[in-house]
Amino acid sequence: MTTEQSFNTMPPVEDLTEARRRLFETAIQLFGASGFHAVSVKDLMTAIGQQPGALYFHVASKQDLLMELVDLGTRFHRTQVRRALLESGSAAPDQLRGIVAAHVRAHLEYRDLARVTIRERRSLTEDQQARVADAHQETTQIFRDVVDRGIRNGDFQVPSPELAIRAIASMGVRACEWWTPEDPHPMAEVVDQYSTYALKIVARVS
Amino acid sequence: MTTEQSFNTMPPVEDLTEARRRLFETAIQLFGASGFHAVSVKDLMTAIGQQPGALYFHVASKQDLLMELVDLGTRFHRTQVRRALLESGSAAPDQLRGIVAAHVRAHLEYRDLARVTIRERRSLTEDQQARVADAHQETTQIFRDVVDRGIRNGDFQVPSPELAIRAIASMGVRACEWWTPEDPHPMAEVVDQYSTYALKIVARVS
DNA sequence: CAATGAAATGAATGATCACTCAGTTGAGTC
DNA sequence: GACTCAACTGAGTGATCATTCATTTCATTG
Repeated sequence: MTTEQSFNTMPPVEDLTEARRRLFETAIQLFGASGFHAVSVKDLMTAIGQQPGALYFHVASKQDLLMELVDLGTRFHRTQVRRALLESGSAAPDQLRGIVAAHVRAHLEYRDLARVTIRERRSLTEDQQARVADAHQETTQIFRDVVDRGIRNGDFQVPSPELAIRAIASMGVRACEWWTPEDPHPMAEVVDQYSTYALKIVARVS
Repeated sequence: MTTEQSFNTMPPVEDLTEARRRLFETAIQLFGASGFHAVSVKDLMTAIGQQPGALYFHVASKQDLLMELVDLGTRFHRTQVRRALLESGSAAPDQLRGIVAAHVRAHLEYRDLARVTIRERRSLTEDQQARVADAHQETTQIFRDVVDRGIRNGDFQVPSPELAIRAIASMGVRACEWWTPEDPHPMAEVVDQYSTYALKIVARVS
Protein backbone atom coordinates (compact mmCIF):
# COMPACT_ATOMS: atom_id res chain seq x y z
CA MET A 1 0.00 0.00 0.00
CA THR A 2 1.38 3.36 -1.03
CA THR A 3 1.01 6.50 1.06
CA GLU A 4 0.73 8.62 -2.05
CA GLN A 5 -1.43 11.71 -1.65
CA SER A 6 -3.59 13.17 -4.37
CA PHE A 7 -3.89 16.94 -4.75
CA ASN A 8 -6.00 17.12 -7.85
CA THR A 9 -8.69 19.73 -8.01
CA MET A 10 -11.35 17.31 -9.18
CA PRO A 11 -12.08 13.67 -8.39
CA PRO A 12 -12.13 11.27 -11.36
CA VAL A 13 -15.31 11.65 -13.37
CA GLU A 14 -16.45 9.54 -16.29
CA ASP A 15 -18.10 10.78 -19.46
CA LEU A 16 -16.27 14.06 -19.50
CA THR A 17 -14.53 15.39 -22.58
CA GLU A 18 -11.06 16.83 -22.10
CA ALA A 19 -12.25 20.37 -22.83
CA ARG A 20 -15.09 20.11 -20.33
CA ARG A 21 -12.84 18.61 -17.69
CA ARG A 22 -10.39 21.49 -18.07
CA LEU A 23 -13.22 24.00 -17.76
CA PHE A 24 -14.53 22.33 -14.63
CA GLU A 25 -11.12 22.19 -13.02
CA THR A 26 -10.42 25.84 -13.68
CA ALA A 27 -13.86 26.84 -12.43
CA ILE A 28 -13.36 24.84 -9.23
CA GLN A 29 -10.04 26.56 -8.62
CA LEU A 30 -11.29 30.08 -9.27
CA PHE A 31 -14.67 29.73 -7.58
CA GLY A 32 -12.97 28.00 -4.67
CA ALA A 33 -10.44 30.79 -4.27
CA SER A 34 -12.62 33.87 -4.76
CA GLY A 35 -16.23 32.77 -4.80
CA PHE A 36 -18.75 32.31 -7.58
CA HIS A 37 -19.93 35.91 -7.78
CA ALA A 38 -16.42 37.32 -7.62
CA VAL A 39 -15.30 35.42 -10.72
CA SER A 40 -16.58 36.72 -14.06
CA VAL A 41 -17.03 34.65 -17.19
CA LYS A 42 -14.17 36.66 -18.65
CA ASP A 43 -11.95 35.82 -15.66
CA LEU A 44 -12.79 32.16 -15.99
CA MET A 45 -12.28 31.82 -19.72
CA THR A 46 -9.15 33.96 -19.75
CA ALA A 47 -7.65 31.56 -17.21
CA ILE A 48 -8.24 28.76 -19.72
CA GLY A 49 -6.90 30.91 -22.53
CA GLN A 50 -10.17 31.31 -24.37
CA GLN A 51 -12.77 33.92 -25.21
CA PRO A 52 -15.74 34.46 -22.85
CA GLY A 53 -18.24 33.20 -25.41
CA ALA A 54 -16.57 29.80 -25.57
CA LEU A 55 -18.10 28.98 -22.19
CA TYR A 56 -21.53 28.56 -23.74
CA PHE A 57 -20.43 25.76 -26.00
CA HIS A 58 -19.89 23.62 -22.89
CA VAL A 59 -22.56 24.81 -20.44
CA ALA A 60 -25.88 26.59 -20.77
CA SER A 61 -24.93 29.36 -18.35
CA LYS A 62 -22.55 30.36 -15.60
CA GLN A 63 -25.28 29.43 -13.13
CA ASP A 64 -25.55 26.01 -14.72
CA LEU A 65 -21.82 25.50 -14.41
CA LEU A 66 -22.01 26.17 -10.69
CA MET A 67 -24.83 23.68 -10.38
CA GLU A 68 -22.71 20.99 -12.01
CA LEU A 69 -19.80 21.68 -9.67
CA VAL A 70 -21.90 21.63 -6.51
CA ASP A 71 -23.60 18.48 -7.72
CA LEU A 72 -20.22 16.91 -8.39
CA GLY A 73 -18.94 17.82 -4.95
CA THR A 74 -22.05 16.64 -3.15
CA ARG A 75 -22.11 13.30 -4.94
CA PHE A 76 -18.40 12.71 -4.43
CA HIS A 77 -18.76 13.39 -0.73
CA ARG A 78 -21.62 10.92 -0.50
CA THR A 79 -19.65 8.30 -2.40
CA GLN A 80 -16.69 8.57 -0.06
CA VAL A 81 -18.77 8.37 3.12
CA ARG A 82 -20.80 5.49 1.71
CA ARG A 83 -17.68 3.55 0.79
CA ALA A 84 -16.13 4.19 4.20
CA LEU A 85 -19.16 2.70 5.91
CA LEU A 86 -19.04 -0.38 3.69
CA GLU A 87 -15.37 -0.88 4.42
CA SER A 88 -15.85 -0.57 8.17
CA GLY A 89 -16.56 -3.43 10.54
CA SER A 90 -19.81 -3.81 12.41
CA ALA A 91 -18.71 -1.98 15.56
CA ALA A 92 -20.23 1.49 15.79
CA PRO A 93 -16.99 3.19 16.94
CA ASP A 94 -15.12 1.72 13.97
CA GLN A 95 -17.88 2.86 11.65
CA LEU A 96 -17.88 6.39 13.04
CA ARG A 97 -14.11 6.59 12.81
CA GLY A 98 -14.32 5.40 9.22
CA ILE A 99 -16.95 7.80 7.97
CA VAL A 100 -15.45 10.79 9.80
CA ALA A 101 -12.05 9.98 8.31
CA ALA A 102 -13.60 9.82 4.84
CA HIS A 103 -15.48 13.04 5.48
CA VAL A 104 -12.37 14.93 6.55
CA ARG A 105 -10.20 13.43 3.83
CA ALA A 106 -12.69 14.43 1.13
CA HIS A 107 -12.53 18.01 2.35
CA LEU A 108 -8.73 18.06 2.42
CA GLU A 109 -7.93 16.22 -0.79
CA TYR A 110 -10.28 18.41 -2.81
CA ARG A 111 -10.31 21.63 -0.88
CA ASP A 112 -11.47 23.92 -3.66
CA LEU A 113 -14.30 21.63 -4.64
CA ALA A 114 -15.33 21.37 -1.02
CA ARG A 115 -15.29 25.15 -0.65
CA VAL A 116 -17.46 25.62 -3.71
CA THR A 117 -19.86 22.90 -2.60
CA ILE A 118 -20.21 24.31 0.90
CA ARG A 119 -20.12 28.04 0.29
CA GLU A 120 -22.01 28.34 -2.95
CA ARG A 121 -24.97 26.10 -2.34
CA ARG A 122 -26.89 29.22 -1.41
CA SER A 123 -25.94 30.74 -4.77
CA LEU A 124 -27.94 28.03 -6.53
CA THR A 125 -31.52 28.66 -7.55
CA GLU A 126 -34.20 26.94 -5.48
CA ASP A 127 -34.69 24.32 -8.18
CA GLN A 128 -30.98 23.63 -8.28
CA GLN A 129 -30.76 23.36 -4.51
CA ALA A 130 -33.56 20.83 -4.56
CA ARG A 131 -31.68 18.73 -7.10
CA VAL A 132 -28.63 18.56 -4.79
CA ALA A 133 -30.54 18.15 -1.55
CA ASP A 134 -31.11 14.40 -1.82
CA ALA A 135 -27.46 13.43 -2.09
CA HIS A 136 -26.57 15.67 0.82
CA GLN A 137 -29.42 14.33 2.91
CA GLU A 138 -28.28 10.78 2.30
CA THR A 139 -24.80 11.56 3.56
CA THR A 140 -26.23 13.13 6.69
CA GLN A 141 -28.44 10.10 7.20
CA ILE A 142 -25.42 7.80 7.20
CA PHE A 143 -23.92 9.76 10.08
CA ARG A 144 -27.25 9.70 11.85
CA ASP A 145 -27.65 5.94 11.42
CA VAL A 146 -24.19 5.17 12.75
CA VAL A 147 -24.56 7.42 15.80
CA ASP A 148 -28.08 6.21 16.57
CA ARG A 149 -26.99 2.60 16.41
CA GLY A 150 -24.04 3.31 18.67
CA ILE A 151 -26.36 4.91 21.18
CA ARG A 152 -28.81 2.01 21.12
CA ASN A 153 -26.18 -0.61 21.77
CA GLY A 154 -24.45 1.44 24.44
CA ASP A 155 -21.24 2.34 22.63
CA PHE A 156 -22.16 6.01 22.51
CA GLN A 157 -23.94 8.30 24.91
CA VAL A 158 -24.89 11.84 24.01
CA PRO A 159 -27.80 14.14 24.95
CA SER A 160 -28.58 15.07 21.35
CA PRO A 161 -27.41 13.08 18.31
CA GLU A 162 -28.26 16.02 16.02
CA LEU A 163 -25.97 18.43 17.86
CA ALA A 164 -23.18 15.90 18.10
CA ILE A 165 -23.33 15.18 14.36
CA ARG A 166 -23.40 18.88 13.53
CA ALA A 167 -20.31 19.38 15.67
CA ILE A 168 -18.47 16.43 14.18
CA ALA A 169 -19.29 17.43 10.63
CA SER A 170 -18.22 21.01 11.32
CA MET A 171 -14.65 20.02 12.04
CA GLY A 172 -14.25 18.47 8.60
CA VAL A 173 -16.17 21.14 6.75
CA ARG A 174 -14.03 23.90 8.20
CA ALA A 175 -10.80 22.00 7.55
CA CYS A 176 -10.82 22.92 3.86
CA GLU A 177 -10.65 26.58 4.86
CA TRP A 178 -7.42 26.53 6.83
CA TRP A 179 -5.47 23.39 5.93
CA THR A 180 -2.95 23.41 3.11
CA PRO A 181 -0.50 20.75 1.89
CA GLU A 182 2.24 22.91 3.42
CA ASP A 183 0.67 22.75 6.87
CA PRO A 184 2.99 21.34 9.56
CA HIS A 185 0.32 18.73 10.26
CA PRO A 186 0.12 16.26 7.37
CA MET A 187 -3.29 15.29 6.08
CA ALA A 188 -3.15 11.86 7.66
CA GLU A 189 -2.61 13.40 11.09
CA VAL A 190 -5.58 15.74 10.76
CA VAL A 191 -7.77 12.90 9.54
CA ASP A 192 -6.69 10.67 12.40
CA GLN A 193 -7.01 13.32 15.09
CA TYR A 194 -10.40 14.55 13.95
CA SER A 195 -11.72 10.99 13.84
CA THR A 196 -10.57 10.58 17.41
CA TYR A 197 -12.29 13.83 18.41
CA ALA A 198 -15.52 12.52 16.93
CA LEU A 199 -15.32 9.40 19.06
CA LYS A 200 -14.58 11.48 22.15
CA ILE A 201 -17.62 13.66 21.52
CA VAL A 202 -20.04 10.74 21.49
CA ALA A 203 -18.14 8.62 24.00
CA ARG A 204 -20.06 7.07 26.87
CA VAL A 205 -19.28 8.75 30.15
CA SER A 206 -18.47 5.95 32.58
CA MET B 1 -30.67 37.12 36.25
CA THR B 2 -32.92 37.16 33.21
CA THR B 3 -32.74 34.51 30.50
CA GLU B 4 -33.68 37.03 27.85
CA GLN B 5 -32.19 36.33 24.43
CA SER B 6 -31.09 39.00 22.01
CA PHE B 7 -31.60 38.56 18.28
CA ASN B 8 -30.36 41.88 17.03
CA THR B 9 -28.32 41.94 13.87
CA MET B 10 -25.61 44.12 15.33
CA PRO B 11 -24.03 44.34 18.80
CA PRO B 12 -24.22 47.73 20.53
CA VAL B 13 -21.73 50.15 19.05
CA GLU B 14 -20.91 53.64 20.27
CA ASP B 15 -20.33 56.71 18.13
CA LEU B 16 -22.70 55.63 15.42
CA THR B 17 -25.33 57.94 14.00
CA GLU B 18 -28.80 56.51 13.54
CA ALA B 19 -28.50 56.63 9.74
CA ARG B 20 -25.19 54.83 9.77
CA ARG B 21 -26.44 52.23 12.21
CA ARG B 22 -29.39 51.49 9.97
CA LEU B 23 -27.10 51.15 6.96
CA PHE B 24 -24.80 48.78 8.81
CA GLU B 25 -27.65 46.63 10.04
CA THR B 26 -29.17 46.29 6.60
CA ALA B 27 -25.78 45.53 5.07
CA ILE B 28 -25.12 42.84 7.67
CA GLN B 29 -28.47 41.22 6.92
CA LEU B 30 -28.11 41.30 3.14
CA PHE B 31 -24.42 40.40 2.99
CA GLY B 32 -25.04 37.69 5.58
CA ALA B 33 -27.87 36.20 3.58
CA SER B 34 -26.49 36.39 0.02
CA GLY B 35 -22.83 37.34 0.24
CA PHE B 36 -21.02 40.59 -0.42
CA HIS B 37 -20.61 40.19 -4.17
CA ALA B 38 -24.20 39.05 -4.67
CA VAL B 39 -25.63 42.23 -3.16
CA SER B 40 -25.44 45.36 -5.31
CA VAL B 41 -25.35 48.91 -4.02
CA LYS B 42 -28.80 49.31 -5.52
CA ASP B 43 -30.07 46.23 -3.66
CA LEU B 44 -28.65 47.52 -0.41
CA MET B 45 -29.94 51.08 -0.64
CA THR B 46 -33.33 50.03 -1.96
CA ALA B 47 -33.72 47.88 1.15
CA ILE B 48 -33.20 51.01 3.23
CA GLY B 49 -35.54 52.95 1.00
CA GLN B 50 -32.92 55.26 -0.47
CA GLN B 51 -31.15 55.99 -3.72
CA PRO B 52 -27.88 54.14 -4.50
CA GLY B 53 -25.86 57.34 -4.36
CA ALA B 54 -26.81 57.92 -0.74
CA LEU B 55 -24.42 55.16 0.27
CA TYR B 56 -21.43 57.36 -0.43
CA PHE B 57 -22.45 59.93 2.08
CA HIS B 58 -21.83 57.37 4.82
CA VAL B 59 -18.94 55.28 3.51
CA ALA B 60 -16.19 55.81 0.96
CA SER B 61 -17.06 52.69 -1.02
CA LYS B 62 -18.89 49.40 -0.91
CA GLN B 63 -15.55 47.76 -0.22
CA ASP B 64 -15.00 50.11 2.71
CA LEU B 65 -18.40 49.23 4.12
CA LEU B 66 -17.47 45.56 4.11
CA MET B 67 -14.24 46.36 5.89
CA GLU B 68 -16.14 48.13 8.66
CA LEU B 69 -18.49 45.20 9.11
CA VAL B 70 -15.73 42.59 9.23
CA ASP B 71 -13.80 44.79 11.63
CA LEU B 72 -16.88 45.15 13.80
CA GLY B 73 -17.48 41.39 13.86
CA THR B 74 -13.87 40.55 14.57
CA ARG B 75 -13.60 43.02 17.43
CA PHE B 76 -16.91 41.97 18.96
CA HIS B 77 -15.81 38.34 18.88
CA ARG B 78 -12.58 39.23 20.62
CA THR B 79 -14.39 41.26 23.23
CA GLN B 80 -16.73 38.41 24.09
CA VAL B 81 -13.96 35.80 24.37
CA ARG B 82 -11.81 38.18 26.38
CA ARG B 83 -14.62 38.90 28.80
CA ALA B 84 -15.43 35.21 29.18
CA LEU B 85 -11.85 34.49 30.20
CA LEU B 86 -11.90 37.29 32.77
CA GLU B 87 -15.13 36.00 34.25
CA SER B 88 -13.84 32.44 34.52
CA GLY B 89 -12.05 31.00 37.49
CA SER B 90 -8.43 29.92 37.41
CA ALA B 91 -9.11 26.29 36.51
CA ALA B 92 -8.27 25.55 32.86
CA PRO B 93 -11.42 23.45 32.24
CA ASP B 94 -13.61 26.27 33.55
CA GLN B 95 -11.76 28.75 31.38
CA LEU B 96 -12.10 26.62 28.28
CA ARG B 97 -15.78 26.07 28.91
CA GLY B 98 -16.21 29.81 29.35
CA ILE B 99 -14.45 30.96 26.22
CA VAL B 100 -16.03 28.25 24.05
CA ALA B 101 -19.47 29.22 25.34
CA ALA B 102 -18.77 32.87 24.51
CA HIS B 103 -17.43 31.86 21.10
CA VAL B 104 -20.50 29.82 20.22
CA ARG B 105 -22.93 32.35 21.67
CA ALA B 106 -21.37 35.17 19.65
CA HIS B 107 -21.92 33.16 16.48
CA LEU B 108 -25.53 32.36 17.35
CA GLU B 109 -26.70 35.70 18.70
CA TYR B 110 -25.34 37.58 15.70
CA ARG B 111 -25.48 35.00 12.96
CA ASP B 112 -25.47 37.36 10.00
CA LEU B 113 -22.56 39.37 11.35
CA ALA B 114 -20.68 36.15 12.02
CA ARG B 115 -21.35 34.94 8.49
CA VAL B 116 -20.08 38.16 6.98
CA THR B 117 -17.02 38.18 9.22
CA ILE B 118 -16.13 34.59 8.41
CA ARG B 119 -17.06 34.29 4.76
CA GLU B 120 -16.07 37.68 3.46
CA ARG B 121 -12.68 38.17 5.02
CA ARG B 122 -11.22 36.92 1.76
CA SER B 123 -13.19 39.61 -0.08
CA LEU B 124 -11.18 42.28 1.71
CA THR B 125 -8.12 43.79 0.09
CA GLU B 126 -4.77 42.70 1.49
CA ASP B 127 -4.43 45.98 3.39
CA GLN B 128 -7.87 45.55 4.89
CA GLN B 129 -7.15 41.96 5.88
CA ALA B 130 -4.02 43.11 7.64
CA ARG B 131 -6.01 45.65 9.63
CA VAL B 132 -8.35 42.92 10.90
CA ALA B 133 -5.68 40.29 11.45
CA ASP B 134 -4.50 41.50 14.85
CA ALA B 135 -7.87 41.29 16.57
CA HIS B 136 -8.45 37.81 15.18
CA GLN B 137 -4.98 36.69 16.14
CA GLU B 138 -5.53 37.84 19.69
CA THR B 139 -8.71 35.80 19.99
CA THR B 140 -6.92 32.72 18.73
CA GLN B 141 -4.12 33.35 21.19
CA ILE B 142 -6.57 33.30 24.10
CA PHE B 143 -7.68 29.81 23.11
CA ARG B 144 -4.08 28.78 22.69
CA ASP B 145 -3.08 30.10 26.10
CA VAL B 146 -5.92 28.35 27.90
CA VAL B 147 -5.28 25.01 26.21
CA ASP B 148 -1.52 25.21 26.67
CA ARG B 149 -1.89 25.98 30.35
CA GLY B 150 -4.33 23.11 30.78
CA ILE B 151 -1.83 20.78 29.15
CA ARG B 152 1.06 21.97 31.32
CA ASN B 153 -0.80 21.43 34.57
CA GLY B 154 -2.21 18.08 33.50
CA ASP B 155 -5.87 19.01 33.07
CA PHE B 156 -5.72 18.46 29.34
CA GLN B 157 -3.90 15.98 27.14
CA VAL B 158 -3.89 16.24 23.39
CA PRO B 159 -1.32 15.37 20.67
CA SER B 160 -1.61 18.74 18.96
CA PRO B 161 -3.06 21.87 20.57
CA GLU B 162 -3.34 23.55 17.16
CA LEU B 163 -5.54 20.81 15.73
CA ALA B 164 -7.67 20.65 18.84
CA ILE B 165 -8.26 24.40 18.83
CA ARG B 166 -9.11 24.36 15.13
CA ALA B 167 -11.63 21.62 15.76
CA ILE B 168 -13.19 23.35 18.75
CA ALA B 169 -13.42 26.68 16.96
CA SER B 170 -14.97 24.99 13.90
CA MET B 171 -18.01 23.86 15.81
CA GLY B 172 -18.90 27.41 16.77
CA VAL B 173 -18.01 28.94 13.43
CA ARG B 174 -20.24 26.53 11.56
CA ALA B 175 -23.10 26.95 14.01
CA CYS B 176 -24.12 30.29 12.48
CA GLU B 177 -24.74 28.47 9.19
CA TRP B 178 -27.35 25.99 10.35
CA TRP B 179 -28.83 27.20 13.64
CA THR B 180 -31.90 29.41 13.71
CA PRO B 181 -34.02 30.72 16.59
CA GLU B 182 -36.67 28.24 15.45
CA ASP B 183 -34.32 25.28 15.86
CA PRO B 184 -35.65 22.60 18.24
CA HIS B 185 -32.44 23.02 20.23
CA PRO B 186 -32.46 26.36 22.02
CA MET B 187 -29.35 28.48 21.94
CA ALA B 188 -28.44 27.71 25.52
CA GLU B 189 -28.44 23.98 24.79
CA VAL B 190 -26.14 24.34 21.80
CA VAL B 191 -23.79 26.57 23.78
CA ASP B 192 -23.74 24.11 26.68
CA GLN B 193 -23.29 21.01 24.56
CA TYR B 194 -20.57 22.47 22.39
CA SER B 195 -18.66 23.63 25.45
CA THR B 196 -18.85 20.09 26.76
CA TYR B 197 -17.59 18.73 23.45
CA ALA B 198 -14.61 21.06 23.67
CA LEU B 199 -13.71 19.69 27.08
CA LYS B 200 -14.08 16.12 25.81
CA ILE B 201 -11.75 16.82 22.91
CA VAL B 202 -8.89 17.97 25.12
CA ALA B 203 -9.71 15.68 28.06
CA ARG B 204 -6.90 13.68 29.59
CA VAL B 205 -7.15 10.00 28.74
CA SER B 206 -6.74 8.17 32.03
C1' DC C 1 -9.07 15.50 -50.90
C1' DA C 2 -13.74 16.69 -49.84
C1' DA C 3 -16.94 16.51 -46.01
C1' DT C 4 -17.95 16.57 -41.28
C1' DG C 5 -18.49 18.27 -36.74
C1' DA C 6 -16.64 19.53 -32.39
C1' DA C 7 -14.31 23.60 -30.52
C1' DA C 8 -13.39 28.20 -30.31
C1' DT C 9 -13.31 33.07 -32.23
C1' DG C 10 -14.43 37.94 -32.27
C1' DA C 11 -17.55 41.30 -32.26
C1' DA C 12 -21.60 42.63 -30.61
C1' DT C 13 -25.95 42.89 -27.36
C1' DG C 14 -28.63 45.26 -23.50
C1' DA C 15 -28.42 45.12 -18.60
C1' DT C 16 -26.29 46.09 -14.59
C1' DC C 17 -22.30 47.47 -12.02
C1' DA C 18 -19.98 50.87 -8.56
C1' DC C 19 -19.62 55.43 -8.25
C1' DT C 20 -20.04 60.90 -8.98
C1' DC C 21 -22.07 65.24 -8.29
C1' DA C 22 -24.79 69.38 -8.48
C1' DG C 23 -28.86 70.32 -6.41
C1' DT C 24 -32.82 69.66 -2.83
C1' DT C 25 -34.82 68.83 1.67
C1' DG C 26 -35.79 69.68 6.36
C1' DA C 27 -34.84 69.98 11.15
C1' DG C 28 -32.34 72.78 14.35
C1' DT C 29 -29.77 77.29 15.64
C1' DC C 30 -28.84 82.17 16.21
C1' DG D 1 -36.69 84.49 9.37
C1' DA D 2 -31.98 83.96 7.51
C1' DC D 3 -28.36 80.54 8.10
C1' DT D 4 -26.26 76.00 8.75
C1' DC D 5 -25.48 71.43 7.88
C1' DA D 6 -26.23 66.59 7.83
C1' DA D 7 -28.92 63.61 4.85
C1' DC D 8 -30.57 62.47 0.65
C1' DT D 9 -32.19 62.92 -4.40
C1' DG D 10 -32.02 62.23 -9.30
C1' DA D 11 -29.75 61.97 -13.22
C1' DG D 12 -25.98 60.75 -14.92
C1' DT D 13 -20.75 58.47 -15.86
C1' DG D 14 -17.85 54.73 -18.10
C1' DA D 15 -16.79 50.05 -17.04
C1' DT D 16 -18.03 45.56 -16.71
C1' DC D 17 -21.51 41.99 -16.61
C1' DA D 18 -23.51 37.46 -18.75
C1' DT D 19 -24.89 36.11 -23.02
C1' DT D 20 -25.60 35.60 -28.32
C1' DC D 21 -24.23 34.32 -32.84
C1' DA D 22 -22.38 34.16 -37.45
C1' DT D 23 -17.97 32.84 -38.71
C1' DT D 24 -13.55 30.33 -38.51
C1' DT D 25 -10.33 26.69 -37.24
C1' DC D 26 -8.80 22.14 -37.53
C1' DA D 27 -8.40 17.29 -36.63
C1' DT D 28 -10.86 13.20 -38.04
C1' DT D 29 -13.27 10.50 -41.26
C1' DG D 30 -15.18 8.58 -45.69
